[in-house]
Amino acid sequence: MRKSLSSATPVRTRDPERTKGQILEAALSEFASNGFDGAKVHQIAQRAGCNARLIYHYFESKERLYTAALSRIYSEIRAREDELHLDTLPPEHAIKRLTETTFDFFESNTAFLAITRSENLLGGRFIAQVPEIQKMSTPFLDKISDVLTRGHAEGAFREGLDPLQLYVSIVALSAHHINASHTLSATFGCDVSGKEWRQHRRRHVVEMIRSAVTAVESTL
Amino acid sequence: MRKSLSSATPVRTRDPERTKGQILEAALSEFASNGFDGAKVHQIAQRAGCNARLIYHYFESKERLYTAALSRIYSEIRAREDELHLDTLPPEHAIKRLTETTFDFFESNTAFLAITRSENLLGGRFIAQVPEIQKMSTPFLDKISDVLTRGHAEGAFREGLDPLQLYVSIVALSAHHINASHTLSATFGCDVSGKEWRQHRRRHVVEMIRSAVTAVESTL
DNA sequence: AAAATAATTCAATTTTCATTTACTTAACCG
DNA sequence: CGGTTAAGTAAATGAAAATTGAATTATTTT
Repeated sequence: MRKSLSSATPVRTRDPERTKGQILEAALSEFASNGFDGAKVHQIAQRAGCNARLIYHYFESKERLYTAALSRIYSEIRAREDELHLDTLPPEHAIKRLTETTFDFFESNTAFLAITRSENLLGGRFIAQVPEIQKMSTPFLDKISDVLTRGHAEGAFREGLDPLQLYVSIVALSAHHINASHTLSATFGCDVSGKEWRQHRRRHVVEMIRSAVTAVESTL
Repeated sequence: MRKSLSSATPVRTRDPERTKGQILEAALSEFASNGFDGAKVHQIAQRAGCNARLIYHYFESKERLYTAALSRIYSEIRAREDELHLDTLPPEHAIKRLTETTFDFFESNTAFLAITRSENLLGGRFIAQVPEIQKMSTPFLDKISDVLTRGHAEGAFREGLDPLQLYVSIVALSAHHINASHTLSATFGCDVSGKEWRQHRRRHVVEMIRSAVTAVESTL
């Protein structure tokens, strides 16, 4: 019934690790550019340079592949947080550095925001299954909290700053123009993805965070 | 060949305007909750309480329906901007009001951010076709610019503030926790959609924008 | 009131796409 | 080496979903 596979078939050298890796890479960029529903399994296979069947061989389903991509992305951001070493810097520098590296991370790691967006569109269907997510938050927020406390002790920072609110703000200010680049560009008739615009924005964001934490002369 | 339609069929009262409206409403919420690829035409029809064929009758295709939904959403935000009347308020109040109403708008108009997110995921494929988009930006930015100029003239605001950067920041701070509610909640182990969290955030955002525009004692 | 128009329905048709079946063969293991 | 395992391939399957065909009838027009 089925045509015998002729010897003319181009043969792929066997290498499970490489194949798995290529699939994950391809999945990452496909899910990033098209979201979960928009991404096509065959397209991912093609980009990985392998047969679509292999995706099922190694990842079982589109959903699992997506979850794997999600995990990968969160490992990266976690690694970045570990490298920050906020505790070794004077408070003002620590906050500046946190802001700048966050801003730069989103700019260079385009997949993070894109996949995150897709996951939020899905209503967070898969995020809970990502092991990396569990152990992230608290230690990192504690580090920020330490910086804020130090800064206030020195009289440089204002009192009662909330580390979570502050960090969410840093992320928001650094991410929104990337997340919404197309609609923003269309709305304001400028190219917010352009190099100059982004440099301009970077300065604005850094200054904004600085002024949010800096103590003001007593306004009594 | 085809079975004659029996008289037992429940008959829908004919009313093109109502039907069109219901379809658009349904489309809005379907596209908002599932994005373009995730939304299903039959589901939209069902929610609109009509036959799926009517969607093609009135809107020609899924893509056109999506574009119509996009237009609708942008009309709303445009209308809101017109109602702000920033010019009648003292500068500090104007900025505060702009911040608060932006924040509140996103919270109550959940469809706007959701559809915007979908459109950005699609790489801005349709936004250019939306007529409402063309005439938005500049007049509104001019109004903000006026407020900033007035504020600086009074000595209340700092010099050289960029209206576009400021407005993008207001939007970013007001939108990010909604756009990314699921991943943020998972990451930080708290419910950023909860009422208290949002109220807390609102205060934080307002204060942040205030401190960004307020003039500081000369740091010479 | 007859004819024309267009709103509406049901059931195809067609497309797209995730997933599977059935097979082939390279690489490893004794 | 011979045999087993698992990596890989091509093509089919089947379900979901977009789109269309063709008939029906409410409403409007003349």
